[in-house]
Amino acid sequence: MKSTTIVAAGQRVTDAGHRYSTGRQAVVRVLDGADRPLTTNEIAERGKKHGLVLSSVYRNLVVLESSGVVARVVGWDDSLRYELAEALTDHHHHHLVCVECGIVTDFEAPARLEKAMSQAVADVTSTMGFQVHNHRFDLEGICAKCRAAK
Amino acid sequence: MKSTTIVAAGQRVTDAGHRYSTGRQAVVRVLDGADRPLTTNEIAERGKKHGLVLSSVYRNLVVLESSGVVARVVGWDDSLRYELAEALTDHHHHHLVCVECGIVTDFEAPARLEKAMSQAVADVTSTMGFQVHNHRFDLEGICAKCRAAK
DNA sequence: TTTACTGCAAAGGGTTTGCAACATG
DNA sequence: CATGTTGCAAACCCTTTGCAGTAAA
Repeated sequence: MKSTTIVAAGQRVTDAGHRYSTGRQAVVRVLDGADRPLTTNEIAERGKKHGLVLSSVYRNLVVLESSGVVARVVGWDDSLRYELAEALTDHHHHHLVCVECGIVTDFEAPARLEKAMSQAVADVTSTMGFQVHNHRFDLEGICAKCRAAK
Repeated sequence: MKSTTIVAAGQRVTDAGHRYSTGRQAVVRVLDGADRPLTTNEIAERGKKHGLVLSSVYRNLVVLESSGVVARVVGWDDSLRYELAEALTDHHHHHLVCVECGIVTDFEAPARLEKAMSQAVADVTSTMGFQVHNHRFDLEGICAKCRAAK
């Protein structure tokens, strides 16, 4: 667990005019300690020892997202997943989405591909009037565990 | 509306061992007549004149998806969206996802980018034991309409 | 001390399901 | 005709919200 992350996150939250309560710190800690995006349930479960409750997880994620501390990750099923914002982790990555169990894991794309994607983003912005905030290059398929389970 | 699409879809449904009922045809017609992925509500709404009901839309989408006729499109909010499978339309494309209103629209990526993405897919398959079914290169941002509304 | 935040429980909204009637192959 | 499919309504589950008590600045 990187304490620098906890502090940097707090800076963003207070800058946005919110309090950096123990509950919010707990959410950040849980996400910082995870190696993949977590569902709201997983966050509440792992933060239970710090007194985290599901409804507060939901409310805190709203604040943390608008403060640029966490990012929503879209998976396959309809349950929401979150991870620390890349601005905090300095670790640009993409996702492998299992269409069987819904789990989302990380992977990095080659620099050459990132460059090509950036170019495409610029094109879309200029030709379609769509203001791009983020690109996602995600791969849908079957994870190793689900393949083995068949 | 391309009648060939309706027929080809029916072939896949019957090949998968299901009946090509009027309700399923209606779903295919609705999606074929749309220029973007539709939510379950939108499908039911547009198919109402053909006697489509929401619960049947849900049930039929399950069958149509497993038959390879429709594809689930993951947006921003939690409502599910569907479009005709690319195998039927011969039109590979990607999506612009508005994080404001949730609407999803289509765009095509340059061939050069598609090639780079295919390469990355091959790498992941061989190195991470993840069996890729589909890649998505989606752009999240604010659509022209939502920008204007501010 | 002021006011944002939390926990609890109840409400909300989209999705799924049981059952009897119906339509398809 | 045998059985897959539909409509309706109730059940479900995830997410949001009201309120009174608590903790942060």
